[in-house]
Amino acid sequence: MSGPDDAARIAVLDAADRLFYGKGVQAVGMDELRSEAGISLKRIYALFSSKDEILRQVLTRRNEEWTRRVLAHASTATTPRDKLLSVYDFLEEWFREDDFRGCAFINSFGELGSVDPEVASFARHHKESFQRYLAEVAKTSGAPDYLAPQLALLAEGAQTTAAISGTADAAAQARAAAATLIDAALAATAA
Amino acid sequence: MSGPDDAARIAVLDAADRLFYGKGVQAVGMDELRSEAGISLKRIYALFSSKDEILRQVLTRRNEEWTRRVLAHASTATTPRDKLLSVYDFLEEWFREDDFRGCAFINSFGELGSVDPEVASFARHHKESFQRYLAEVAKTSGAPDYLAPQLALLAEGAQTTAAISGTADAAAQARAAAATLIDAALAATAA
DNA sequence: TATCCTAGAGAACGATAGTTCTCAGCGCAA
DNA sequence: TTGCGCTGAGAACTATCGTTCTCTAGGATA
Repeated sequence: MSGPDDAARIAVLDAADRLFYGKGVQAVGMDELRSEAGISLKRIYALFSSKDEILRQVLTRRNEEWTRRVLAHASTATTPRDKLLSVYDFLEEWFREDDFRGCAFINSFGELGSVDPEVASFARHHKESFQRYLAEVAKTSGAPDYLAPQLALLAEGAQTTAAISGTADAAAQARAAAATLIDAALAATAA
Repeated sequence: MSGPDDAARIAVLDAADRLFYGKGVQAVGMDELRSEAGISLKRIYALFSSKDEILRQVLTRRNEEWTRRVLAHASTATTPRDKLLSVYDFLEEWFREDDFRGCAFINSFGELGSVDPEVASFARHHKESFQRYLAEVAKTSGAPDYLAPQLALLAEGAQTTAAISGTADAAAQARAAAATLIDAALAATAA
């Protein structure tokens, strides 16, 4: 099941994720990726057809990891309201990490979205799946349909704001705003 | 005051703005810029010291234009509340433009922010000046200080969401959320 | 008219990218 | 021991980039 190929594949993807996320895709050369991964170029090209293919797999993994962390935080909450708010707790934790540099999908979209339709598609699917998740949880809370997109906007805004400002403040601001919006939406439904 | 140099400078900056915004900075070569502007490379390099310098001036103009449009929409509103909401009307108008591709500063930050500190600085200043503007207007409305950053998050989120989804829906969603947050904040103050 | 200055078109240059190729060295089978 | 096949390091190749240089032509001036 797992051989030396898998270990090498993972080493390349780990290194590519670090470098692409940290410096931008185009700013990282294959030689640098080779050094960081400790895998020869020949072997890298035996495992992946191109740099673009590596990027695709990196983005796929990022999406899975992101979803995993969102769900992990949600699992500690009991009410739908707390599940929704736990998203912003996850954001706060993420923003405080040393290597935080914004959302990889937004960054990739800004860098390559207009030139590589596949990157644009990855970003779209990532954001859509997050919106679907919020819509599901919001539905169980009994809130009207308009709530989930509003909460998504706060999360998106917090990510770009945290990245550009270099601070984690946006997470708490987004959380407070989300609480207000959730309560207003639930009150509107109850009425 | 204005000579052939100014006309050429403006032609280069107009072309660079279109191309950089539409395709990304690194995806546009100087030859392509030369063709689009109709100005020879020699003349371009007589007017600008480098491609980076052109990008700096493009971003400076974008910031001014953005501010101008925000203020223009605000001037049609009478109450502070409507002035705040007019931001999202501006966003809706912007999102519907054919060449809309998200916020140029967010895109540039994603592409070059980690490699070119000056680009990161431009993005930071652009976002800060917008936040200051929101804070000023919010203050005249009597709302607590926490309102303006919340409204900024909605605007930021709307921009990235509209860019990635390719629709203008986010503007109206952000506007509705902003109205809820404003009213909640004003009610909290009145109480 | 002869000369000089300017300016444009695009070739040239040096750097760097992604990708492929060469070649030397190692392990293993017979 | 001998030969074979795989692997890794990195040179080579091709393309493209930002920037500079060359060369030509045209217009103004004396």
